[in-house]
Amino acid sequence: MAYWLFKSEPFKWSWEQQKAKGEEGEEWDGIRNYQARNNMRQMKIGDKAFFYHSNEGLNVVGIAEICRESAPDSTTDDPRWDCVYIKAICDMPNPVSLKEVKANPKLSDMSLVTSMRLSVQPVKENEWIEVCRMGGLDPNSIK
DNA sequence: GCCAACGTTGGC
DNA sequence: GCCAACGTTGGC
Repeated sequence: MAYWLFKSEPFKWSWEQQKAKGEEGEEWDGIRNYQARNNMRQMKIGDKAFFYHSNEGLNVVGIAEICRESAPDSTTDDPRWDCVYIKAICDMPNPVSLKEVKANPKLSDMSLVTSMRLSVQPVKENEWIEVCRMGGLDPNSIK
């Protein structure tokens, strides 16, 4: 299984809104960046992802799961843009801030630090485990 | 609200 | 195919 991170500005699409969608999930549309799109194309159903609030909060606030693999983005006719669907799985008991991520030497290589502007990022397994630990979540308990 | 970083566009 | 101009993202 692979791990990912999705960024969202909470006033555009928040974790609260994502959770309200429940099992149905939501199309992660509007991505117009090749690297982000390429990451989404590699996602498989069941992959887990961090949900990160940018601009406001600057926290990893929850865990989501890919519930539909990459398909054409319904918000554009431009065939270049695909996207996945994600659904909320659980809250991060203690949201992990960007500041904490930056301060943790184990996470110095994380995309959140090195590729600040990339909105859909891959997360390495050791980074996944570390951020879960910081957030007070046992990675093995995530269903 | 500012501005640095960086991705994209378009003229040549 | 280069690169300057421009637009957007996102931390501060």
